[in-house]
Amino acid sequence: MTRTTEKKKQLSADDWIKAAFRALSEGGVQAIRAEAIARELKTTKGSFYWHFRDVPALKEAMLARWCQMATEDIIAINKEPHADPATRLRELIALVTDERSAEYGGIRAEAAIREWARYDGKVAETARQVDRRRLDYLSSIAAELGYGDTDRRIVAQLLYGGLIGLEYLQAQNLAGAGTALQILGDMIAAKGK
Amino acid sequence: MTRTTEKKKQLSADDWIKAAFRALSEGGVQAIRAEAIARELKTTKGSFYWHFRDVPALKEAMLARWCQMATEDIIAINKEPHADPATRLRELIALVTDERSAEYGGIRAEAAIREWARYDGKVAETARQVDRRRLDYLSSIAAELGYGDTDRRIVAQLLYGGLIGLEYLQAQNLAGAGTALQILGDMIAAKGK
DNA sequence: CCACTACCATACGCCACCGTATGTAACAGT
DNA sequence: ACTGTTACATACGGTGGCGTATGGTAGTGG
Repeated sequence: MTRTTEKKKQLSADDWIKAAFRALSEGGVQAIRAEAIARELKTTKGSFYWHFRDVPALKEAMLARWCQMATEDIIAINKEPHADPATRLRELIALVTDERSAEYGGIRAEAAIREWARYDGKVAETARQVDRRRLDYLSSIAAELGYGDTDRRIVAQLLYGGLIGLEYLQAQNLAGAGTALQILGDMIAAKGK
Repeated sequence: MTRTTEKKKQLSADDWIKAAFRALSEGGVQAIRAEAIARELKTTKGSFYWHFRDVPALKEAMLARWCQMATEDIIAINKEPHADPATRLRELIALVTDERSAEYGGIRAEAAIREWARYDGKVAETARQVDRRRLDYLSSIAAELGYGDTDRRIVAQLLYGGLIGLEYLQAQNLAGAGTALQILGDMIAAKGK
């Protein structure tokens, strides 16, 4: 069962998308290149241009896939509404932080997409949708914690912004994994009256 | 006094570095290209390869320049130690947030450098130094506010991480300019016993 | 007036990547 | 066995950026 030698001969568009997310995570947007990914998949451009019209089409597919995953995350959280809003908060943080979607690059892909969004309006728009959903959900939790209409948006911004920044500090080995964010969550939950 | 037509005919390495920071801010690391910046400066590659050995040399110079500016920021803050630690905190936040160094791309350049650091170990090392200095300074303020040895590092991480994340949210028009961070600062200053 | 240097322009070869055109092996259905 | 489709492989022309080589010009010292 030597998967490296045998494996499967046929590739799917999904295989390309996954490989492209790996490239994105490791080398940023500029690493999404047809021939480079083809080498990684031990195939040629012929396969790529069979599954995709061109490179922008691959990027579109990646964006759609990421947006879909991010949306499903929120839906999954909403399907299991625990009574305790603090528990929900911790679950959401864990969900965004964990390596569940490592197949698509995990956290590093998130950071790369945020970077990508800075230079591509279409990507920025998609990221805005995802970010807005997450902020809205965090805001609803803040409301359950007793925050007012104006404060709960600030709380959501602090939590989500803190998550983003602390992920960077964690990647730089300048912060421990999630401890600071947990403390922020505790502060927010405690002050929530 | 039409500066666009007359201006000065001779370019310096500094002009190239400034233009490169502009390109970095607008297009990311991949936008740091000799010929593209030459077009922006209305000159040719000949000028570039006179002032720099190659493109990596330009990037090195940019990195050194940024590191130097960031270090001077901290030194300037330390030179004028106001009695009130909360005032110092607000000044530091304002200093990192404001457009003082807009000549070198300002905040957008900071974000681009953090992105750049993800794919270049040398850049990551320099960014780590800068981030560590800023975290240390924030940590010292937290100590003055009455936080213990363990908590003050967490406080610094929350403030700096929050700054990074909220800058992104602000760029996406998902957060107001600095209000959330001010509230976080107030929370931290209040809880500091 | 001349030589010399600093600074820039132009032209060139190189390479990586893009997208297309075309070949080709495997397999399916009839 | 013949044909068609699927899923690639290969070869090609085109573009854009890199770095070099070389030519040109403007200013300066002698």
